[in-house]
Amino acid sequence: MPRGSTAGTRRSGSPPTLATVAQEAGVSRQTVSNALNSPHLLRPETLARVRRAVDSLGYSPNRAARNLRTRSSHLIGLRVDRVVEGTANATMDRFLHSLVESSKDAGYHVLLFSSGVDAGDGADNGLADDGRAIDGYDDLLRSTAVDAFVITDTYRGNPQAGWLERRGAPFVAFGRPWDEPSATHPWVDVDGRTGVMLAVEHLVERGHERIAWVGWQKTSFIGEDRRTGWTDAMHGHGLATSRLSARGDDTVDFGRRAAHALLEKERPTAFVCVSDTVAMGVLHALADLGLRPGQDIAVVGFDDSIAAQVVPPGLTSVRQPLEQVAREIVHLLDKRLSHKPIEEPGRLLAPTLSVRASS
Amino acid sequence: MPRGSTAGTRRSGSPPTLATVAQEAGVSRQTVSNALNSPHLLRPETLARVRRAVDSLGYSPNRAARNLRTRSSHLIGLRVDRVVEGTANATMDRFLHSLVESSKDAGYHVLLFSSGVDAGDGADNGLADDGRAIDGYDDLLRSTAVDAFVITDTYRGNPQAGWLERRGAPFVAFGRPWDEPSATHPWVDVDGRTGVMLAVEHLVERGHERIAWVGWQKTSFIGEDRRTGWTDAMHGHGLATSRLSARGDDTVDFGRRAAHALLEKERPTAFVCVSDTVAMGVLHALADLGLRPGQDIAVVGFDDSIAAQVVPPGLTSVRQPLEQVAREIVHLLDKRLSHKPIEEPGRLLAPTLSVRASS
DNA sequence: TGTCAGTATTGGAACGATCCATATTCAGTG
DNA sequence: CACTGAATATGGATCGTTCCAATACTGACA
Repeated sequence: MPRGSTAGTRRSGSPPTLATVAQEAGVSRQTVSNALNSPHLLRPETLARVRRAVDSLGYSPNRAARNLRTRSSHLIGLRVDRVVEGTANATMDRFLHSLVESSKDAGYHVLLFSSGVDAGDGADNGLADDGRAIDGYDDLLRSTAVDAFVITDTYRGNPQAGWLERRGAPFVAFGRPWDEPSATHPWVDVDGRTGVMLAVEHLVERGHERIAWVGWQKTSFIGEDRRTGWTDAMHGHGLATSRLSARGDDTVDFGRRAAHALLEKERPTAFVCVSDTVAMGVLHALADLGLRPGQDIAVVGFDDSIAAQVVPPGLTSVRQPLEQVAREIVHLLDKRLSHKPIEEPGRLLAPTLSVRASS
Repeated sequence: MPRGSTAGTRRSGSPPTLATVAQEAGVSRQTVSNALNSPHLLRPETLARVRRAVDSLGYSPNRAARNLRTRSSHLIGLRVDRVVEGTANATMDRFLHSLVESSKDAGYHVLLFSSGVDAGDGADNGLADDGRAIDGYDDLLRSTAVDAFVITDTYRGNPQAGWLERRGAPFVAFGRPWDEPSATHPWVDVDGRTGVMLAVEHLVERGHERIAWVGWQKTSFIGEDRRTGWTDAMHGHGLATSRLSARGDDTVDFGRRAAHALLEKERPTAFVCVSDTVAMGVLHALADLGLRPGQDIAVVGFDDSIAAQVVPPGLTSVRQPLEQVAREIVHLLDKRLSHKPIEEPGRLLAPTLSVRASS
């Protein structure tokens, strides 16, 4: 394609500005701005002329200038916390990618940050967890570096949510405000209870009756929510749950010990687990005992992590619709930022079951 | 702490600006700016007064204004490409987090973006891979939204690298310029060959002699590099390699088929794999045959993915020093952006071996 | 032809920081 | 005490965009 003659004032090396384009198209600065932001204001002929100039010069509006003037950055902040290794929770990768994708479609970019504590500063500096919880958020807000936040770790009792809400900062949470029913901020979450019910139904269909639960401690809202999926589905089929439940940490080791204990005393034929991490622990126990997952004992996990996908013989797992979660989050964020009314503050999405050879 | 009296001009609601702070401290705008950017220019007493005002007002410089004036955003762009599921490659999570950490220490933030193609637009629109390769980069550069890029997927023949280099855009690559030895851009990479040698040494120490290689196709530079680690270490110990090697895709299924074929014909006692994904395939094959990993047959993977950490009984794997990689990348980026000389354009880092029960 | 309402276009001011050149203060010296 | 050069502090201009209010254009109608 032919390159238009560049305007005389343009110093090569520095990118074209509105003024450059205006000169090229023979219109004023403001008209070029309108062509980009409110094209309906221009006569079609003028619009075409400006667009041609924009294309031929390869013009893109300077972000910083636009941000300064409009007092918005079109950036969404997301804090990535320390990666916990040895845990099968690989939701982050998938969620992050979906969030970036959805954000792009809505004209936003995702800015990552971490808590303000220096990486090298490993020593405990006496800061309570609460003190760290809002680390990083404040600074980004004050410097107007981001327009809004997405917060993901609402499970520990969400101090950020409360803090951000009080501060009037726009944000959407991935996760319900479990411990604060009065919270009014928008959120998106996955219905873990329903997910576990899917798992139990699936196992019942395969003829299982003694289905054990391996979950998290009672203090975990998410853990208890998922657990009700197990109890409700079991009772719905007239199956007993007593003595078939174990609770502990989200570690492989806990899953293994719990499975050993349950297998020895209660002889379940299937395990439904609160997470893939715990489920991997159950698989460890089966390996210890020479039992074949899927043939001798069925196992179902939660998260559909990569580990679930690749572990022999394949771990059946509840899959969160993270792509949809991301889309909903951006949707809510967009509404919040454009001051449109948000009819329902919370959206609860249904997970699916990825069936593999372990069940 | 006592809140200083806010300056009269400040409209409550909008954050404080340089002018607000200046008025509060009784100095000029420029002096406040200097207090933040060149404190050595101020008399200690003045500096203290300004700092007090900054603190009491909770002032943070407006990013957009600073970016506009300094023509830099202090943002580092990283493209996150489509997540390939069913692959154990979970390096991204760890690397991303490390990159965010290191960037913060150097005063940068990480901006994520994706290729320009709309998420919904799944249909093949006839664009060649090359056309997509620079998608997104151009726009961010032209709008001066980021100062530099980190590129990570140099293995497909790196069209971005060449393009960015020609465009004069600052970037650092995670990965060597395999197919373009003339490239002069800075890069950081992990010495895969050495990693695999570690694995072989470890197995030889345990008494193994028939150690098989399950790798990628010959066209993969990374795959071949890692493979030389196997051949070199084997030959160094006077061990034969012929007929003990298989090559294929980075899939669980390939690993499984390769292991079956090798076990049937060549009776290796150990497998060294080019990736954890392939290694998981080998574990599948062992499960098929009722062989116990670590006891009957040893297996070593590459990447130290989460799957390797949680799969029973634990998969020994070569671990890339991603934290160090991130630190080096940011270090090089920082040099590049501050126009300091870069003595060596490439840094090759040594991996370690995470030993688990599979070997 | 003149008026008018509506549409299309424009120039100046503003966003909040840093760059630059200049003005002021300070300490040391003849 | 005046002079000097270094150390500090300042005001105006500027980055590139959008907001705002005002102007120039258009065609319809009396």
